[in-house]
Amino acid sequence: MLLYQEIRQYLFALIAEHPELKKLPSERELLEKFNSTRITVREALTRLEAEGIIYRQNRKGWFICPPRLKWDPVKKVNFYQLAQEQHFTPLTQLVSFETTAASEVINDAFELGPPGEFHRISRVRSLDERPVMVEEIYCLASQFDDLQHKPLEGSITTIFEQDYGVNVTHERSSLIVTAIPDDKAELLNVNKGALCLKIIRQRFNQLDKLIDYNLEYWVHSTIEIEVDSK
Amino acid sequence: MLLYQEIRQYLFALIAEHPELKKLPSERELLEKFNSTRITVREALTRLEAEGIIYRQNRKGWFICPPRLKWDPVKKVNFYQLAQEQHFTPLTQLVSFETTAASEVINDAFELGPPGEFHRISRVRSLDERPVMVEEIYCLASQFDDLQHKPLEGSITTIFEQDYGVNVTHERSSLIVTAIPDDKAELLNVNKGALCLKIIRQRFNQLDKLIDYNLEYWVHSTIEIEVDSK
DNA sequence: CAGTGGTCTAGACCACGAT
DNA sequence: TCGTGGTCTAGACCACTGG
Repeated sequence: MLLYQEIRQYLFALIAEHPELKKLPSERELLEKFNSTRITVREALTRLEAEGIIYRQNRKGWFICPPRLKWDPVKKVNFYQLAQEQHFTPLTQLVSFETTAASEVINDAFELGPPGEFHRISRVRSLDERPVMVEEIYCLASQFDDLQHKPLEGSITTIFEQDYGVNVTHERSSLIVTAIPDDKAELLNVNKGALCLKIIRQRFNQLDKLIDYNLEYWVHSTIEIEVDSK
Repeated sequence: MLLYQEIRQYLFALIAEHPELKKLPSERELLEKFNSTRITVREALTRLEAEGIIYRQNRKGWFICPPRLKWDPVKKVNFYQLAQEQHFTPLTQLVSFETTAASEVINDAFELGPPGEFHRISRVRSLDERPVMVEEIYCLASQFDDLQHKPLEGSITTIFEQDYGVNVTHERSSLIVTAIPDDKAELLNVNKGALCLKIIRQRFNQLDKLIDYNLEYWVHSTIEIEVDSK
């Protein structure tokens, strides 16, 4: 068996046998144990990372992943409720609020002719103090005047409904596996190039008019999608 | 800027500017161009791989990813139809057929008491000659007698319906990002530890009885999930 | 056969974290 | 201050691919 596979096996068993374990031995401890080098040890570690079994924190070490949040994109459940049902402690933090022009892709999604002005809300969501998702929400500045003074760490849907009388009736989500953009990686406290599930959610009103355009980047090991269909 | 980031940028631009390009320069060409080493060049390449922009074929080189297949897990569309609508040439190949006991997880999913006997169908699906997904289908041997003599490279659903009068009425899918198991990596002609979207599909009849249990491993860069919800 | 990526050695210096 | 992972050098041998 390949050396990095042996190291992987060893760590896999270590994790299985010690459910209380939070942190792995350091890379240098491992290379001594296996008479190897950092390259090889890191090969084993990055495989386990790709599998969603461990994750790293910049210069702090390698840690074992807690269970994934299960989420059904078809059902409308808010993040707080979902997290609490699954015994996580949720937290949403506002990163930034701007009112500005948006990229062509987003402008086009709103089917505007000339470039429009948008609110851009950036937030980070955490479970048990671990950042798991960063999102960017775009909506029309003209439609949601004074949005910056609303409680933006709570449910945006609720603000749309209660403060603006705007109801989301249906949405379209697109999911791909990719790498987290560098600027978002920092917010999530993960290394650059880390894997994510990128979700683009477009939410519409009953007239099929786009209400908001939402970019979500989930740390890949923190989420599991569950969908029912008939 | 970090050296591997520069190399990544260079390759990213190279790909953007040459839409007809299929294959990247070799690792050794790149390290000479950047006066660097293979470790660093490979860092850049694996980042692009994680992003789903390039993929490798064992000892053949690094290649540029074609567009992703878009799939809606809620709608029931078969693979052939889906692929053709999106201008791919689909192919399904039977890898193996066995009748055997299954793992505890699968046995439990069928809500059997004592371990049951299962058919286990393994298939590989390709788009334009590139393997994109490997699947294992489990169903009860007692329910689908003589299944091995049916055309197993076509639609299993159709066989269930037409040959056995068994209709699937609803299903439950679970999706996670993980690494492809080594035995499946070989079938997909990707390197060990490559990323995948793992989909577990459980399909039921109108009485909520499980008909089949389906494990799908999609090469992560080949698929995009699209879901509508109301 | 030459060229490719897969695996591996044996180091190095750095920025940042915990203390 | 010391330990951590992040980045990088300069090689090596191997298995497999392609011509």
